[in-house]
Parts: sequence; structure tokens; C-alpha cells
Amino acid sequence: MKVLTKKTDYAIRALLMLGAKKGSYVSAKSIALEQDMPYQFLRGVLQEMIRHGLIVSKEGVQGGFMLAKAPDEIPVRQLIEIFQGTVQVSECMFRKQICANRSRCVLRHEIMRIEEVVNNEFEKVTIGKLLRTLRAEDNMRSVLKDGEAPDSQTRQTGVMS
Amino acid sequence: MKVLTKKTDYAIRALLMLGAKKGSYVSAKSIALEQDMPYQFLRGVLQEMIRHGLIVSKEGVQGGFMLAKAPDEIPVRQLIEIFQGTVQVSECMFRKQICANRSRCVLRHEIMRIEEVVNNEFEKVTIGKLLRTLRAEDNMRSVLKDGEAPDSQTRQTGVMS
DNA sequence: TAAACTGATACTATATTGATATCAATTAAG
DNA sequence: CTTAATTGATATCAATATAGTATCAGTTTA
Repeated sequence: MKVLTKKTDYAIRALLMLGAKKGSYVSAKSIALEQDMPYQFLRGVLQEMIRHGLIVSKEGVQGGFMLAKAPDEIPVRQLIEIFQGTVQVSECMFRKQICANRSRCVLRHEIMRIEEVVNNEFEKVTIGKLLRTLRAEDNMRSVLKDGEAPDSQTRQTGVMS
Repeated sequence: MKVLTKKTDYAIRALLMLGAKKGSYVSAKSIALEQDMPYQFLRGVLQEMIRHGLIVSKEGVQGGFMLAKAPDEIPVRQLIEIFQGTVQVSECMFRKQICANRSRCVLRHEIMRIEEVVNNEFEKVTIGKLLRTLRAEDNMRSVLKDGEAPDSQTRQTGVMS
């Protein structure tokens, strides 16, 4: 049972990069290189996110992608929904024969409850939250690139743990 | 995002039938008919459950399947594990490049937490529990067969499309 | 104008899921 | 002691979903 597909995985990590370098456009190429993702595949993922208003793009030289909203406004749940569809029990029991079968119905009830729990959890995990964890974890070094000039990078509330 | 595959779905419902008719052997054919499942496919599912010690079988005329353990001893989580594999984040991040990538690592941590929540929930839902709900719900009519009460338009808030 | 980009889309490959088919072995009943 | 109802064990196929590649046109900046 796979929770996240590649698309969702790539999407999240791409957003984390954009979140780390906010204010400037980041190219698909640089994301693909740094995060080791297949370039064209990633491009498709990025386009999908544009369509859903999560990011914006700029064409041409020096172009790239940028977050369209605050990192805290982007829950992982939404990304799962975009790339893996809404969580559903098994097939389309809903639309079809709802409760045509008693045992199926009982099952459905339980699973819907669990689905709600899951969705709730994934709603709480936002790109913003992940970014903060990331920054807290490795405080001094560049967040996503190893040997980059940490000049004006992510100044964290002075705590150096 | 599909929570249960057909196999798991069929497995659970087959077990519910066995649980409802405990003590006697129930044939794959009758399960397939009553629950509207593809016969041969169901047979494969049943064999898998034998291999995992959940049910036992008897060959020949009057043969069939029977629960091998108490319904309360069979959590849905186990069925998911049997038919869909253990819940995993995205690929085999574990074995491979564990934390080779910082952002992936942070993600993983969050998702493992959620996985635990999910597993916990599915552990609590057992065949026994579902059976009790089933019995409580429709107390008087035949548990797994629908068409027994023909004339009475059993309640049904009409969402059917 | 050329190079570095995104937009859009068509295509291929691989894996997973769902389903069917076949034949041998076993058992109960007549 | 034969026959029909059944499981055991596989082999194969079809459909769908996932992952990845390729291509060409348009935009922007140097």
C-alpha cells in the first residue's frame, strides 16, 4: 500500500525548494538536478500545480516557478488530492449501488471514519510546517543545497540548538 | 487514492459471510453468488487466506471454507497487509538512500506518524466488530442475503442514481 | 539572434490490479 | 463405483494506473 505516489512526492519536495527560496523564480531544471527527479516528469507536476493555483511561473531566461501562496496554506492533503484523487474506499461504491449490499455498507462506514482521520492528519501537515522542521533540523547549513553561500538565507530566530 | 483494493474488499466480505454462518462450510460459489464477486478471482483470494491461516477448507461435495479463528482475532489491518502489502510512504526510501535527501527525510517522518495512526485504526476494526455492527443494524432479516424481504421498501433514503 | 526557459501534448514503458481459464485431486451421494 | 460438486494449483490475459521520455512552439533576457 503506497501512501504517496512519485508525483505527490516530487510535488512536495519541489514546493519545499520554492518555499526555501521564496521571492525568486526557481527553474524546473535546478529543482530536478538538486532533488534528483526526472526533468520532464517534474515539469508535468509543476504545470499541474500551476493549474491548481499553488505556484506561478515566469517564462524565458531567468524564468521558473514561485509559490503562489503562503507555505502554511498548502496542506499535503491537497497535493494528495490533486495527484492521487480523493481518498476513496474501494471503487465508486458511492455513486453505484450505495448500500445495495449490507456487509459492504458496514465496511464503508468504518472506512469512511478512518479516511476522515487520515485526511485530517494530512491537512495538518503543510509545506510551511515541513519547512520549519527542515530549518530547525539543520540550522546552519543551506537548506536544500549543500555548498551554497548561506548569505541571506533563512534567518532563524537565533536559536542554534 | 484507493484505500482498499478489490482483493481486500472481497476478502473482508467473504469473511463476514463465513462469520455469519460459522460452524458450517461455505462454498466459494455461494459466496461469489451472494456477494456478487467474480468466482475464480474470489477463489484466489480464499486460497491466500488459507495460506495465512485465517480460514480452512474442505474439498469435494459439501466442501467449502470456514473461519480458522475467532472473528475478533482478524483485524482488517491484517487483510490489508496480506493483499496490499505493508503501508509504505513512497517507494522503498527505507532500504535505499535513507535520508540522503533532507526534505525527503522530513516528509518521511510526518508520514510515518500518520501511517501509525492509520494502522492503529485498521487494527481496531476486526471481522468480529463488523459482524456485530451488521447484526445490530438489521436485526430481524437475513444478514447477508438482501432479497428476502420483497414487498417492504426498507427505509432507504434515496440517494441512488 | 541565440540560449534559457515554460506551455502543451503525445507517446512509451512498466507495474499493479482485476479477471478468466484449465486441469487435477478430493469427497459425498446416489 | 460413477458422477457431480467442490477445492488446489497455476497459467494467462485484460484493463488501468504509474512513471518516464520526447518534441515543438512560444517567451524572455542578454
